[in-house]
Amino acid sequence: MMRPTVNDIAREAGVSLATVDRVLNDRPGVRAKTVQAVTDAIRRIGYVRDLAAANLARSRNYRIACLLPDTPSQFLATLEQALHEAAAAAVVSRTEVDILRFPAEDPHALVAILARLQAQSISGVALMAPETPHLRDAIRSLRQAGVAVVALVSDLPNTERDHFIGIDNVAAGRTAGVLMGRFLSGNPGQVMVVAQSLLSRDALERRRGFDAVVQAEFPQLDVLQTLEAHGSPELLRRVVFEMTRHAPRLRGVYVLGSGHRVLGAALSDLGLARRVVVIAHELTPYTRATVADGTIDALVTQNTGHLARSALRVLRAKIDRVPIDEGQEQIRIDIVLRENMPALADAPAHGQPAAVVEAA
Amino acid sequence: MMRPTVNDIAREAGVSLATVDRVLNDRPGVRAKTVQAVTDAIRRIGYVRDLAAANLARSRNYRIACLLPDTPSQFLATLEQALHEAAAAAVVSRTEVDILRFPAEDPHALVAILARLQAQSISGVALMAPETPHLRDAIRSLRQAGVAVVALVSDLPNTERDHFIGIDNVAAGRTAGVLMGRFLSGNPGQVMVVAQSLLSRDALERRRGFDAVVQAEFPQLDVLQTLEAHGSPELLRRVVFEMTRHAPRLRGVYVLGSGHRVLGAALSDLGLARRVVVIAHELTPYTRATVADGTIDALVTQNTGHLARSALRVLRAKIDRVPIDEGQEQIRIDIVLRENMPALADAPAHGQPAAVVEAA
DNA sequence: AAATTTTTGAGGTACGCACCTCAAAACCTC
DNA sequence: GAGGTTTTGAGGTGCGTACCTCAAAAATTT
Repeated sequence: MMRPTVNDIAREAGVSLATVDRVLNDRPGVRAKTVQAVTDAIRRIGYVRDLAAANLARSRNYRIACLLPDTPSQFLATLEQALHEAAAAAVVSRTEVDILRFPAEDPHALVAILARLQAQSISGVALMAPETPHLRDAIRSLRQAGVAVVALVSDLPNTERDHFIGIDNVAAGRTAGVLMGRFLSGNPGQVMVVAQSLLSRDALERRRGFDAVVQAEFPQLDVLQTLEAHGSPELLRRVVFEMTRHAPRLRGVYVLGSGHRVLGAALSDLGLARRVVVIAHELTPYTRATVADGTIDALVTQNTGHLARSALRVLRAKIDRVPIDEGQEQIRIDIVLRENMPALADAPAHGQPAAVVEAA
Repeated sequence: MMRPTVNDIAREAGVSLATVDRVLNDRPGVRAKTVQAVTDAIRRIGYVRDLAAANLARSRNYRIACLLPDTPSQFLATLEQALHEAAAAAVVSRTEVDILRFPAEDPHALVAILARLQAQSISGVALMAPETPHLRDAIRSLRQAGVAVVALVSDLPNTERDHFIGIDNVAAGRTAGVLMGRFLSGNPGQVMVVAQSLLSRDALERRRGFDAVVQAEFPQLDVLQTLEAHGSPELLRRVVFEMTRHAPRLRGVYVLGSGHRVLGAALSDLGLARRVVVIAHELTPYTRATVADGTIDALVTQNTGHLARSALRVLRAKIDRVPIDEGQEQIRIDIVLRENMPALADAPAHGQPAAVVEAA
């Protein structure tokens, strides 16, 4: 009935508490035979260490840093907001979270930040950044120093990170492609593709998935060259107008990122709003409103709340060297239509906390 | 830097530890004025109770029961499996979970089980059951005895439950309706609707949402009367054949439940497989395979892993009288296509646990 | 002002674990 | 078997909280 404790192990194994402790915490000076006796006893009585008590005794604190690029983007803003909320909830489990933006255009800045974090005794880092050789080295160094590192949203496939938290962007692009094809169901036409920039791997992968599906399953569709806005609304407006002139049978628009006010305005001005199928990514205040009013037909998203909580949970698991629950940490590729758009969960009140808040 | 403790409260408020303790744990014998002084101090120094230490001191254990009907259904089997996995993970936080099936056709059996649970000192119950007056009374009694109760999957809107964990089935039906309409994009035709039974509120609500959307947005579609299988595969096959004869322009099939082998076979035999749009609910081994092979075009689902974990988390929060994270507990209406179908997370190995498993 | 009641303080024990010290025991080596 | 080395045991302290007791202090009543 009662959960077995370290004392039960000692009794069962016929050794002292000190020896059990040495085994449990990997301290030296125990004969292999004795270690075996203890681990056997642990298995026999089904001992499960109480991490809460262990952390209490250790008075362990988790220090975690989350690093996002300082690119202006509604998705990043939403993600940062979600991280802040997850961080607030994590205070409760002795976890202190710093959320930092680093200059996206300066690869050395990020490396410098990582070095600084390593100097301070940080225990885990969640990171969204493009992979570079410098970064790869910095992360290897961090991990050798015992810091857990997870890649967030953008994977670092050639880097020894502990885990990747995000979706398969090729699959996300495929999903967008199927939606586009099916919503246009068989009718021929042209599809415009819009992005901030094709330099990011995520956008490239989505485009790749989208093209693959359209080519294989909806060959009657003509997917046009990607328009890049490069952060300039005027440029975006101009290229959209330009391309529309050359695409008389434009029937769909695929937005590789989270969309833009200007794009919606341009479509309106061209008399195309709600007449072409628009598919975009990410649920942000803007896309939320735009799905609600019917300008965007479908969103392919990843839940930012889930991303944020998962990042913190996985980091803690890695720091504690505990297995993670794969099912819980798998980020799903969500399809959001007007009909299944999740209600906006009201943000937890900042400022005055309740008289007594509980912590786990 | 360090988190404030009860001792800090005592110092800050200028009272003894015993008084702080009395205030924190609602023990009597403290003047209102003193209570105020203590709560002020708590707020000033930003004290947050360490629930881990508190539970340790209390040596509190959570006993939770999950009750599902014994109806044979792949969805229920999947949900039960998810509950077992969540239960295994919860051992770690001193939570013991019993998962029971109750006879669905006998309303008294469930009430009897609840009474028995109440007699044993259970601290929370998650329940999936149709609402009846007897059940309503049983739940009121449970809650008055201090037991937390959440409704799972099926809400009990007229019962004083602590929380509902599941989706809005009308919205799920609307989502299915929009997918059907858009996948058929404007072309007229007939849509067949199939269910196990229309007695369940969930099926009714889905049908209602489906009809509302189709009527409003896709009036060219003719949604036929619901076919009920009543658990009999032969009956299902017969009515499907029958209705197909009277529906020469059948273009879609909406399955209110999680689908059935027999339905797929019938469609194949009629030469309709992959020629009509099939939309169903719930991700089960069967629907998963059927989406993969293209027989089902889209699923509208709720993630069973999320349901299970959410149920346990919410119950613990209610037992501890701690606020819940609405964002985390909101169950989303997932749309699953072949392209975004989540990989099957391999079930955690049962049997031999690792030598030392950690607990939080 | 005395008697009574209420409120407060001081102190202890326990929860399950980590981490420390010191001495005793067991194991080697020659 | 004396010397050394390695392994083990006994015991303690602390983490932050809950819960208990008993006496002292303050407030209230008479």
